[in-house]
Amino acid sequence: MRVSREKAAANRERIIDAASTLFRAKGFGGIGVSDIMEAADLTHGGFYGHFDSKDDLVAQASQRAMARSAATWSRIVAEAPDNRYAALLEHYLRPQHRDDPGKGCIFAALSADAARCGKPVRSAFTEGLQSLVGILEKAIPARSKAARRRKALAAMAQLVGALTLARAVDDPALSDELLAASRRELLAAGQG
Amino acid sequence: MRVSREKAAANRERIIDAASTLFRAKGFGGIGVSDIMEAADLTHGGFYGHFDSKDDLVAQASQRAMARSAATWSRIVAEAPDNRYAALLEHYLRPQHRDDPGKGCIFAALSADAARCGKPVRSAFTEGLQSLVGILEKAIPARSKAARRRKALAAMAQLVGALTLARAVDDPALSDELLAASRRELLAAGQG
DNA sequence: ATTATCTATAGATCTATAGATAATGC
DNA sequence: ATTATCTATAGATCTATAGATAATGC
Repeated sequence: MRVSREKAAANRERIIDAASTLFRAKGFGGIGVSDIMEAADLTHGGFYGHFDSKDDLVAQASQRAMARSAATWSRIVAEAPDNRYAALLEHYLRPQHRDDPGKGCIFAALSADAARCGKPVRSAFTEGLQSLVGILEKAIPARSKAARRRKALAAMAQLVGALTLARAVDDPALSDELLAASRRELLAAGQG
Repeated sequence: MRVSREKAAANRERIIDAASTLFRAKGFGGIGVSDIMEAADLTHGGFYGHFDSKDDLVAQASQRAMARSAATWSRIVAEAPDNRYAALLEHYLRPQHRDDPGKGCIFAALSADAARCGKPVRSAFTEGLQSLVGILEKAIPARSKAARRRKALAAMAQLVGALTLARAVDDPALSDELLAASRRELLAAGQG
């Protein structure tokens, strides 16, 4: 049953959105094309009319997840003009973020997977990281431009590592402790 | 062709070692039982005499990778008695570590995969993280015991995040920059 | 007539098992 | 006789494609 060109474009968007969530929740290899199409209320075979391959979708869904994160981070700093850095840290290191990876930061969920992917995916991760670090750079207090850049890169690494480890461990107390420790240490570094 | 009991035990060790390397390099789902057995110079079918399932091997290979890391960290702090924290940071954030994930830290390579695994694997990750953080706690300078614990957890997160991101990005300059920024910020925090 | 989607399936791969084989160790 | 390993394969799953179907848009 054919649909209109507009409807087809909307279907394509739904596939990318579903993939972007399912990949973050289950890993690039942990979810199949047919699962993604089912989540988008389409049948498996229609997939290849929209994308060249699963890898093609992996790259596009990754880009979308990163663009969404950048938009969220921009909104957060705009809403807390004299508290930008702390607002970003609080947002990122919330237990709710840890507990819902499908809607969360793709770097915490899929960086290790991305390292094993081809050029299109890794280029998307490079671009996406640069833009999040750029937002952090503007928000972070520091003496010089070089120090700001350095602190932003280090903070980004710590945010991603804390969330990743907090998700891997089985012990809720340790998991909370990981988030709280990074929150406090990052805030202290941002004031020094 | 049957082998002696001793030889069979050695074969089992070889399977665990091969798996521990291949999983870190390719992901838990990125490598099959037959690849692992081939790397251990055995045939595919023999696997199930040694392990209940692939998941069973995942848990055991993870434990081994963590035990190896803990041993390496202990050696490093023992060899640099008045420079323990800096020695650990330098060791972890080397480009060579980034470029050889199969021999490196399992938390940087497989934490996101582990978060999607069952209880045995997640328990192994919890135990393994506690023991690495314990080594960091003893090495890190801080005013109180609570501060030492907090700084150790935050440092662990930052180490893992920096290595993970440095592996995901495509741009060698950005990758080096990530490692250098975390090295410098962690050292500064350890002195304050 | 064009084309977005669906049905059906090919071909590859992966976990796990059953039964055969052959060397060890009582 | 026991048992570690091997051969062969069942059964499931996954990516990708070929051809059919049916609604849109010239």
